[in-house]
Amino acid sequence: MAAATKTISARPARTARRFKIKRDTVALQQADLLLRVRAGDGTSRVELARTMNLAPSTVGIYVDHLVTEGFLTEGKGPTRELGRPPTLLALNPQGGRFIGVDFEARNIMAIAVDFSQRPLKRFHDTIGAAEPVESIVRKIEHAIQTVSAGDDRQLLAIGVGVPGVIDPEKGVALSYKHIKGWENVPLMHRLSHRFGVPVFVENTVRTMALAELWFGQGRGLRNFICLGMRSGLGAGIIIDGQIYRGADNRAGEIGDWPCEATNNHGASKRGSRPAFTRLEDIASLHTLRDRLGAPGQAEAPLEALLRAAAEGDKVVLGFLDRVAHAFGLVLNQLNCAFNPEKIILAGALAGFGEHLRLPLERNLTAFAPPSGAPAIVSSELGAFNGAIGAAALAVHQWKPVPP
Amino acid sequence: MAAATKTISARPARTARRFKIKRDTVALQQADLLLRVRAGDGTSRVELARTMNLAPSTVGIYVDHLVTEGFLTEGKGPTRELGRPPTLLALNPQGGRFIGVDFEARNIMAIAVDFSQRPLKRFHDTIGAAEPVESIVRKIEHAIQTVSAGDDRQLLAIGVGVPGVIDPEKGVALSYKHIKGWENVPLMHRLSHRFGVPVFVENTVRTMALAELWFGQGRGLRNFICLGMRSGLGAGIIIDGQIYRGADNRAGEIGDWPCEATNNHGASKRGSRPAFTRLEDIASLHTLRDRLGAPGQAEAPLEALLRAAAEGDKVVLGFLDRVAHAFGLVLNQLNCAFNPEKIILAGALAGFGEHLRLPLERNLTAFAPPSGAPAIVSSELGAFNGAIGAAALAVHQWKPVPP
DNA sequence: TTGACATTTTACGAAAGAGAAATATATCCT
DNA sequence: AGGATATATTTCTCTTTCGTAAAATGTCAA
Repeated sequence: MAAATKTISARPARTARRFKIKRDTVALQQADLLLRVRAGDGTSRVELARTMNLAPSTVGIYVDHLVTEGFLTEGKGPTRELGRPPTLLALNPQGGRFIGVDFEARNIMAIAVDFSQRPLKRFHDTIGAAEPVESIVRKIEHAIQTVSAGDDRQLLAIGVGVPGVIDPEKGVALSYKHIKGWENVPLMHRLSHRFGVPVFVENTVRTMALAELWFGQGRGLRNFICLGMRSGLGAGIIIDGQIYRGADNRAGEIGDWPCEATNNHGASKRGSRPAFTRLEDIASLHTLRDRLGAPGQAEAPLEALLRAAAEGDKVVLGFLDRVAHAFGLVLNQLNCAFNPEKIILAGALAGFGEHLRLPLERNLTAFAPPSGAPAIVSSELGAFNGAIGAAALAVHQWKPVPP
Repeated sequence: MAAATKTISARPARTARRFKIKRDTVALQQADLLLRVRAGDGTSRVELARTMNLAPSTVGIYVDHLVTEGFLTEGKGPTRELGRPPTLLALNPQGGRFIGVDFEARNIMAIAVDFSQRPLKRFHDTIGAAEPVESIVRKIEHAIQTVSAGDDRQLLAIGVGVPGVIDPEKGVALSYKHIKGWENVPLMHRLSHRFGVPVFVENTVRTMALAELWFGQGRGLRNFICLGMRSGLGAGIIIDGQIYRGADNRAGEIGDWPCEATNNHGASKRGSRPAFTRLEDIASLHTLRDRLGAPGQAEAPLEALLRAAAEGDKVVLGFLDRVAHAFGLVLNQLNCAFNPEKIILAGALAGFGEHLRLPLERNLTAFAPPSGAPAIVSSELGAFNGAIGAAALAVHQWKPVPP
């Protein structure tokens, strides 16, 4: 019977999609384990087993593997308590390197960190007022190259903090109004081909929030808001320890936040709507510069503005007061919605320190409901905030290869 | 020596906390499996294996177990495609029952549903204007008893939608200003002892959001906001398919949302802060009733208000217009923060239907940023919305016992 | 110094679940 | 009708991970 067509029929029908479960799970578990070692100081196998809901023996196997792979080291634990002291696990700085890049309209920051996320090398570059997209991308590549040079530890991943709206899945920068022609830039694809490692893209304000979550004022918190105030204005929202992006990756785009204008004299009648102002037109570096200098003039550097505030300059202080007033209301509104544990001020404007934070805090409590208002603090991470967060993003997205 | 004290020393030292991982995991997986069967119409073993990242053989074991336990039934799948048709899995209505209760200042709603969440019995009761706490709790118990009677299917869990601030972990109602003396009511403890099943407590607006997520306008969405407009005002926030509660369980308490008042003539000068109104003082049923009747008078029933709106009553329409104006701004602000896919109107005020939704939509788009505004829709679940959500809460928190 | 104790880590038999192949059951195409 | 094809489910084997017990390793008290 037509044996040729049968071909022994040894080729079995295959289910359309294959199932590869365990390897992926193990890699995820080990990545999670490493993150927990990063989070806690002085973690032992048993402690990890408890928090990760795994059997101690299983954690032992994982840890042994990660130690032989060079990602973890076993610190001789000088702990003094009852019972056998735990062998403390620590990240091996030699396990590899990560790079974080962060940029906005006029500046690029890059940082390289070792496996324990200690900084190795920093780099700063500026962007011209009307620089083309390709030139900016080249500067990003150059910044990565620069902080990467002169270290033989393996590069594991790169994180990029991008201004404007992005698609984190595809790693594409979708739009940003302060850079001309900045649309659909396939950063992930381009950089991962250039450097041969995984590249993760995120909005720059959200990377700043990540930096605060891991190294700054947000350590140990589950829900907080990080306000990024630079050229533009945005909020990085951390919910349950995770970045919140919204339905359309536009969550936290509070630059468009409508504030009712203060000069709407009795315009509450039906039909005639009161005018309103966008929050970004009140509270951004752009606005301050517009107020200070004649248009087209050379921009006042940030340091000059900070000095002016310290010296009591009327224009600058008036600006800060207006910002504090508008923002005080907005923060209360955000509080009603999110009920965050804390609000963190970051970005260049946060450089004003108490000149900004104190009036903000006054307005925050003045408008607050009976249930109170969250604490408001200034970031202490400095200008590389976003780059540090971008590196942290790379650290947290990266997974060790399965055995 | 002293052999008596040794007691053979056969009692080995035990690790302080025992590790019971697998049984718990299996119960969680099976609960998750049931939820996925609830979510999707016509689910097969393979489909579940794919979406749950499990091997088909594993899912087979789980499903077999759930079938023998009486929670699932295997529908003969009349599907017409290529390949062997899947055996469709369906929830077994006989698997048990859940009860949801929901109340606010003046009303109690209760509903019993079968295992497939089809309604079995409803009950409505009213609460007097100054009823004591104990009496209200008794009415809750009575409502549960009433919808529970006359059915021999096993009662599996009870969900309770509570107004005001609650502690979902401990199942305690913390505070609610519209019921006198409503503070620290241990609802979970009391009801679970009374009825002998697990009891889950949640804010009533959030249970309304849950109802929308599972049965209403929020089906299939990951991020949306459900506005509950009844005696008070609140927002149920769904993030990534989960209830979001905030740091302090106060997320979505938008009754306190500060709206800048419309009559602040040029009060933008430093020092003199403009007055502002709480959103709840503009847009709640209380406010409308205050506007309509003289205080102390008998309250206008909701039906009369709805009829008045349909007949073009000036006071009611003016109220709705003011609500729409204030809320249009607030919704845009919420949109900037959350970037939800949709906004759902629920609660008694949603009964105004297009009389409320249309002006709201107009204001929403009028104030919207260039990136647009989310869709706004009215709930279609009716007055038992919150109770349905409370039952859904019970369904989703409940876990089958491990084998 | 010695032994009780508490806790962490390791060892190992047992169970759960993955993975691949076999089987079942449909359609479609000669 | 009969086989090729496609997909779902089941079977079976083998890996992974659990869970218990044992070993290790420190402190504390007599």
